[in-house]
Amino acid sequence: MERVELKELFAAPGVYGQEPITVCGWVRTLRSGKNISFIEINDGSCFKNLQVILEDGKVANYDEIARQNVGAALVITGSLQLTPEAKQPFELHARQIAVEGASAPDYPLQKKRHTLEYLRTIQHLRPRANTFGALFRVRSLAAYAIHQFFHERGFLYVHTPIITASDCEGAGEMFRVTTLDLENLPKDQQGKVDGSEDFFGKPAYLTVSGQLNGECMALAFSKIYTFGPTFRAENSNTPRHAAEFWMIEPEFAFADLTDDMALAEDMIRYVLSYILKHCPDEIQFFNQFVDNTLLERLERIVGAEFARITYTEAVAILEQHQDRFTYPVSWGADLQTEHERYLTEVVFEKPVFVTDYPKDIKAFYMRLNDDGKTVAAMDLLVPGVGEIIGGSQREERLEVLAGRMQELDLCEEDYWWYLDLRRFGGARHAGFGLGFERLIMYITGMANIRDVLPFPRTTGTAEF
RNA sequence: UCCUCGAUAGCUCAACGGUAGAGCAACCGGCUGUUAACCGGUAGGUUGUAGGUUCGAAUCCUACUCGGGGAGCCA
Repeated sequence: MERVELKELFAAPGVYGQEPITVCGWVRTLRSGKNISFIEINDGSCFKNLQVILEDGKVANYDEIARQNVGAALVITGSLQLTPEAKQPFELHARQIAVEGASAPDYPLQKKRHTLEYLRTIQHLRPRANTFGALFRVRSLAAYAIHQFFHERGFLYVHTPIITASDCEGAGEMFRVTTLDLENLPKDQQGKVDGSEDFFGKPAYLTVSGQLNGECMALAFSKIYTFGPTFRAENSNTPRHAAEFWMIEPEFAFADLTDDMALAEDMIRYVLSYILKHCPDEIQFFNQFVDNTLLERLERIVGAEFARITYTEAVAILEQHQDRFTYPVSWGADLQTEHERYLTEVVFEKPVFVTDYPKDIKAFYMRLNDDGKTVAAMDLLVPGVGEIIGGSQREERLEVLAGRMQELDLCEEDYWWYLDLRRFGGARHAGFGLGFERLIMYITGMANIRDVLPFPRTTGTAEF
């Protein structure tokens, strides 16, 4: 079918003249009268609706169309007419309308504002709501912008495995993957479940990070990134955690923590600029209905340096404001959410990298600093969302890495290939993990991760 | 998992120990170059579930379920 999408129409309404065109879409609202009716349709290609004019006598099935319910799918042929005086820049005068799929009076999306909580109960239909239309267009373009950013800089896009047999990645609870008969599990001599009978000959899990595999690839291609689904079986019940989410993990060789932060900052700024440029209607909408400081904030960030502060400096600042916190601040303890928020929302009022954390509160693979007490780690905190990136320079010195693993009681045999990387041409390298949903929350102002995933998986919920 | 708040018509809410209401949506009718259209009318409820207190419970108490917010864990 020769069809014009609304996006094309709004991009250049003047080019169609009086020639009949065909548009498709779903009814957003319908104002019907005896002789004339107004239908607004949306086809998902852009934020704006198209107003269709329907006059009795000019279309054969006037009564049938005027009776349609919100949500119906229509195919409309007519001619475009510019209406510079009116609320909408142009409208379509229908000559022919076919009902592709009728809706019903109990269509759950009414033409009024719904709460986000209610919309979560109709995830199969909420993509047709303004908010979610805007959101998933932004999400799609942000993903595209990320790929473009890395490709422009020569990073190789790598697909790391989703199933992993390493149960010691240490980033949280993992989902078990098995083909064993759960009603009749094979047991070993101690009476424990015999993993050697399982599909991979050992216990397997869904990945919590592609980093270790990413490091292997970075030490061959110099610059790589991954962008894929990630799974955490944590019983987290917050607006910022999902059991299944998407993560971007660049990893690059001959790079240190400073390079790592520069890359992260460039990337965030690139994506923000891209969205501001390509989704003005969407951002305008979020600014108006979700968070009216959004636009100003995004524009300011595109033009301003992110702040950088060491953990030790951060603790010193926070200690001066102890009275504002429920939890005490002290060197050696991890920063609480309230401390992080204070830093990024009150002290700096913009994104801030906190670096060089005490080694005891960070992962074993992070590079030990010369002070012997801290590691070359960085977290990027942003106002409203909190931690959006966690990264580090990796420990490339075999003896230091092995020493750290011993301290933490990690079994070297489980990491034999990871340690091999340090034996055969190991190089300085660094990387980070960006939570894609958290980035989308930051860009759109949406406050709950359940509203930036099309079909969110969280503790106790996987309905759609 | 812990703390806290909540659950009343399809949706958003009111009624706060004494006959469950409104706006929007729906349905019927009218009207209109309308634009969250408008005007008139109709219908719509075992007040989340199960117990308890009371002459009487949407309202007070207990448990459970679901949802919001906060904390922990993190991206």
